[in-house]
Amino acid sequence: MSQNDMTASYLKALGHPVRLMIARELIHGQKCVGEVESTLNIRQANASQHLSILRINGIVDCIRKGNLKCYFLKEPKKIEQLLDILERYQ
Amino acid sequence: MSQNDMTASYLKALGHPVRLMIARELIHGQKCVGEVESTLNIRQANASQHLSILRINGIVDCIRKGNLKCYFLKEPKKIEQLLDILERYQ
DNA sequence: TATTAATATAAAAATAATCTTATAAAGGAT
DNA sequence: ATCCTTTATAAGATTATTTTTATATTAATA
Repeated sequence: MSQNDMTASYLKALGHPVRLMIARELIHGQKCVGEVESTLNIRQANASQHLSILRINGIVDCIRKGNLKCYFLKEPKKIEQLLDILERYQ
Repeated sequence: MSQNDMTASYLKALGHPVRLMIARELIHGQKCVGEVESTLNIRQANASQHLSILRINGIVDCIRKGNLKCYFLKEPKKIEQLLDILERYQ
Protein backbone atom coordinates (compact mmCIF):
# COMPACT_ATOMS: atom_id res chain seq x y z
CA MET A 1 0.00 0.00 0.00
CA SER A 2 1.49 3.33 -1.07
CA GLN A 3 1.91 6.20 1.31
CA ASN A 4 -0.79 8.02 -0.62
CA ASP A 5 -3.20 5.14 -0.14
CA MET A 6 -2.40 4.86 3.55
CA THR A 7 -2.91 8.56 4.12
CA ALA A 8 -6.15 8.50 2.16
CA SER A 9 -7.35 5.59 4.26
CA TYR A 10 -6.48 7.41 7.47
CA LEU A 11 -8.35 10.49 6.27
CA LYS A 12 -11.33 8.41 5.25
CA ALA A 13 -11.44 6.77 8.67
CA LEU A 14 -11.60 10.21 10.30
CA GLY A 15 -13.93 11.50 7.58
CA HIS A 16 -17.13 10.19 9.05
CA PRO A 17 -19.12 12.36 11.44
CA VAL A 18 -19.47 9.66 14.08
CA ARG A 19 -15.84 8.59 13.96
CA LEU A 20 -14.59 12.16 13.98
CA MET A 21 -16.74 12.84 17.03
CA ILE A 22 -15.37 9.74 18.73
CA ALA A 23 -11.85 11.02 18.10
CA ARG A 24 -12.83 14.38 19.58
CA GLU A 25 -14.23 12.73 22.68
CA LEU A 26 -11.11 10.67 23.16
CA ILE A 27 -8.94 13.78 23.25
CA HIS A 28 -10.28 14.25 26.76
CA GLY A 29 -9.38 10.75 27.81
CA GLN A 30 -10.14 7.13 27.21
CA LYS A 31 -13.65 5.77 26.98
CA CYS A 32 -15.07 2.29 26.97
CA VAL A 33 -17.43 1.16 24.23
CA GLY A 34 -20.52 1.71 26.34
CA GLU A 35 -19.50 5.28 27.05
CA VAL A 36 -18.96 6.00 23.36
CA GLU A 37 -22.32 4.41 22.71
CA SER A 38 -24.20 6.58 25.18
CA THR A 39 -22.24 9.78 24.58
CA LEU A 40 -22.91 9.70 20.85
CA ASN A 41 -26.29 8.05 21.20
CA ILE A 42 -25.59 5.25 18.77
CA ARG A 43 -26.14 1.53 18.95
CA GLN A 44 -23.69 -0.77 20.63
CA ALA A 45 -22.77 -2.68 17.49
CA ASN A 46 -22.27 0.53 15.58
CA ALA A 47 -19.99 1.99 18.22
CA SER A 48 -17.94 -1.19 18.19
CA GLN A 49 -17.71 -1.17 14.39
CA HIS A 50 -16.62 2.46 14.18
CA LEU A 51 -14.04 1.92 16.89
CA SER A 52 -12.77 -1.05 14.96
CA ILE A 53 -12.27 1.07 11.83
CA LEU A 54 -10.40 3.66 13.88
CA ARG A 55 -8.22 0.94 15.35
CA ILE A 56 -7.44 -0.68 12.01
CA ASN A 57 -6.28 2.71 10.78
CA GLY A 58 -3.99 3.27 13.73
CA ILE A 59 -6.02 6.12 15.14
CA VAL A 60 -7.03 4.47 18.39
CA ASP A 61 -5.93 1.51 20.41
CA CYS A 62 -7.56 -0.23 23.34
CA ILE A 63 -6.88 -2.07 26.53
CA ARG A 64 -9.11 -4.46 28.32
CA LYS A 65 -10.06 -3.51 31.85
CA GLY A 66 -11.80 -6.51 33.21
CA ASN A 67 -15.17 -6.54 31.65
CA LEU A 68 -14.67 -3.32 29.72
CA LYS A 69 -12.58 -2.35 26.76
CA CYS A 70 -11.16 1.13 26.90
CA TYR A 71 -10.31 2.95 23.72
CA PHE A 72 -7.85 5.80 23.51
CA LEU A 73 -6.12 7.89 20.86
CA LYS A 74 -2.74 6.50 19.89
CA GLU A 75 -1.43 9.96 19.01
CA PRO A 76 -3.64 12.54 20.70
CA LYS A 77 -1.28 15.39 19.82
CA LYS A 78 -1.46 14.48 16.17
CA ILE A 79 -5.25 14.51 16.23
CA GLU A 80 -5.27 17.82 18.06
CA GLN A 81 -2.90 19.33 15.54
CA LEU A 82 -4.98 18.07 12.65
CA LEU A 83 -8.19 19.50 14.11
CA ASP A 84 -6.39 22.72 14.79
CA ILE A 85 -5.36 23.13 11.19
CA LEU A 86 -8.69 21.95 9.88
CA GLU A 87 -10.80 24.23 12.03
CA ARG A 88 -8.66 27.16 13.06
CA TYR A 89 -6.80 27.81 9.85
CA GLN A 90 -7.15 31.30 8.40
CA MET B 1 -24.33 21.64 9.13
CA SER B 2 -22.28 21.38 12.29
CA GLN B 3 -18.58 22.09 12.39
CA ASN B 4 -18.03 18.39 13.04
CA ASP B 5 -20.00 17.47 9.93
CA MET B 6 -18.16 20.03 7.81
CA THR B 7 -14.78 18.84 8.99
CA ALA B 8 -15.77 15.22 8.41
CA SER B 9 -16.89 16.11 4.91
CA TYR B 10 -13.61 17.88 4.19
CA LEU B 11 -11.66 14.87 5.45
CA LYS B 12 -13.78 12.52 3.40
CA ALA B 13 -13.18 14.59 0.29
CA LEU B 14 -9.43 14.28 0.82
CA GLY B 15 -9.78 10.67 1.92
CA HIS B 16 -9.85 9.14 -1.52
CA PRO B 17 -6.59 8.08 -3.16
CA VAL B 18 -7.30 9.86 -6.43
CA ARG B 19 -8.44 13.08 -4.82
CA LEU B 20 -5.56 13.08 -2.36
CA MET B 21 -3.17 12.63 -5.26
CA ILE B 22 -4.82 15.49 -7.13
CA ALA B 23 -4.32 17.70 -4.08
CA ARG B 24 -0.67 16.66 -3.97
CA GLU B 25 -0.19 17.51 -7.63
CA LEU B 26 -1.79 20.91 -7.16
CA ILE B 27 0.71 21.84 -4.47
CA HIS B 28 3.16 22.36 -7.31
CA GLY B 29 0.82 24.62 -9.23
CA GLN B 30 -2.47 24.72 -11.03
CA LYS B 31 -3.51 22.11 -13.55
CA CYS B 32 -6.32 21.94 -16.05
CA VAL B 33 -8.67 18.95 -16.13
CA GLY B 34 -6.85 17.32 -19.01
CA GLU B 35 -3.56 17.49 -17.16
CA VAL B 36 -5.10 15.89 -14.07
CA GLU B 37 -6.61 13.26 -16.32
CA SER B 38 -3.32 12.34 -17.96
CA THR B 39 -1.14 12.72 -14.89
CA LEU B 40 -3.28 10.36 -12.84
CA ASN B 41 -4.25 8.23 -15.80
CA ILE B 42 -7.98 8.40 -15.17
CA ARG B 43 -10.91 9.11 -17.45
CA GLN B 44 -11.98 12.61 -18.28
CA ALA B 45 -15.39 12.34 -16.62
CA ASN B 46 -13.84 10.87 -13.51
CA ALA B 47 -11.27 13.66 -13.24
CA SER B 48 -14.02 16.23 -13.60
CA GLN B 49 -16.14 14.53 -10.94
CA HIS B 50 -13.33 14.29 -8.41
CA LEU B 51 -12.38 17.91 -9.00
CA SER B 52 -15.99 18.86 -8.45
CA ILE B 53 -16.03 17.11 -5.07
CA LEU B 54 -12.83 18.91 -4.09
CA ARG B 55 -14.37 22.22 -5.15
CA ILE B 56 -17.63 21.66 -3.30
CA ASN B 57 -15.60 21.03 -0.16
CA GLY B 58 -13.58 24.20 -0.54
CA ILE B 59 -10.33 22.41 -1.22
CA VAL B 60 -9.80 23.68 -4.74
CA ASP B 61 -11.15 26.43 -6.91
CA CYS B 62 -10.83 27.04 -10.64
CA ILE B 63 -10.58 29.71 -13.27
CA ARG B 64 -11.43 29.45 -16.90
CA LYS B 65 -8.59 30.10 -19.29
CA GLY B 66 -10.20 30.17 -22.69
CA ASN B 67 -10.94 26.63 -23.54
CA LEU B 68 -9.39 25.22 -20.40
CA LYS B 69 -10.37 25.21 -16.78
CA CYS B 70 -7.49 25.47 -14.36
CA TYR B 71 -7.86 24.05 -10.87
CA PHE B 72 -5.75 25.16 -7.94
CA LEU B 73 -5.64 24.65 -4.17
CA LYS B 74 -7.51 27.36 -2.31
CA GLU B 75 -5.23 27.02 0.72
CA PRO B 76 -2.04 25.29 -0.38
CA LYS B 77 -0.33 25.97 2.95
CA LYS B 78 -3.15 24.29 4.79
CA ILE B 79 -2.87 21.20 2.61
CA GLU B 80 0.89 21.14 3.03
CA GLN B 81 0.58 21.41 6.79
CA LEU B 82 -2.00 18.63 6.88
CA LEU B 83 0.18 16.32 4.81
CA ASP B 84 3.12 17.21 6.97
CA ILE B 85 1.35 16.15 10.13
CA LEU B 86 -0.17 13.09 8.51
CA GLU B 87 3.03 11.80 7.02
CA ARG B 88 5.91 13.23 9.00
CA TYR B 89 4.52 12.97 12.50
CA GLN B 90 6.61 11.07 15.02
C1' DT C 1 -21.22 -23.98 36.47
C1' DA C 2 -24.95 -20.75 35.41
C1' DT C 3 -25.88 -16.01 34.97
C1' DT C 4 -25.12 -11.42 33.78
C1' DA C 5 -22.76 -7.46 31.63
C1' DA C 6 -19.93 -5.73 28.03
C1' DT C 7 -18.13 -6.06 23.60
C1' DA C 8 -17.46 -8.22 19.00
C1' DT C 9 -18.90 -10.33 14.90
C1' DA C 10 -21.92 -11.97 11.12
C1' DA C 11 -25.36 -11.36 7.83
C1' DA C 12 -28.74 -8.82 5.66
C1' DA C 13 -30.80 -4.48 4.41
C1' DA C 14 -30.31 0.19 3.35
C1' DT C 15 -27.71 3.82 1.67
C1' DA C 16 -23.92 6.11 -0.54
C1' DA C 17 -19.87 6.51 -3.43
C1' DT C 18 -17.51 5.41 -7.54
C1' DC C 19 -16.87 4.42 -12.25
C1' DT C 20 -18.38 4.04 -16.96
C1' DT C 21 -20.61 5.47 -21.04
C1' DA C 22 -22.90 8.67 -23.53
C1' DT C 23 -24.17 13.26 -24.30
C1' DA C 24 -24.38 18.26 -23.44
C1' DA C 25 -22.32 22.76 -22.90
C1' DA C 26 -18.83 26.35 -23.65
C1' DG C 27 -15.29 28.47 -26.07
C1' DG C 28 -11.92 28.92 -29.77
C1' DA C 29 -10.75 28.33 -34.65
C1' DT C 30 -11.90 27.74 -39.56
C1' DA D 1 -22.38 29.17 -38.73
C1' DT D 2 -19.80 24.81 -38.36
C1' DC D 3 -16.32 22.19 -36.41
C1' DC D 4 -13.09 20.91 -32.93
C1' DT D 5 -11.36 20.77 -28.24
C1' DT D 6 -12.14 20.81 -23.48
C1' DT D 7 -14.92 20.21 -19.60
C1' DA D 8 -19.36 19.11 -17.24
C1' DT D 9 -23.36 16.48 -16.42
C1' DA D 10 -26.68 12.66 -16.49
C1' DA D 11 -27.91 7.96 -16.04
C1' DG D 12 -26.98 3.46 -15.10
C1' DA D 13 -24.02 -0.23 -13.32
C1' DT D 14 -20.96 -1.53 -9.91
C1' DT D 15 -18.90 -1.55 -5.65
C1' DA D 16 -18.32 0.01 -0.94
C1' DT D 17 -19.96 1.74 3.36
C1' DT D 18 -23.19 2.09 6.97
C1' DT D 19 -26.81 0.58 9.79
C1' DT D 20 -29.61 -2.82 11.80
C1' DT D 21 -30.68 -7.12 13.97
C1' DA D 22 -29.34 -11.18 15.86
C1' DT D 23 -25.97 -13.96 17.88
C1' DA D 24 -21.37 -15.10 19.69
C1' DT D 25 -17.57 -14.20 22.77
C1' DT D 26 -15.30 -12.76 26.95
C1' DA D 27 -14.87 -11.97 31.63
C1' DA D 28 -16.77 -11.21 36.09
C1' DT D 29 -19.66 -12.92 39.73
C1' DA D 30 -23.17 -15.52 42.24
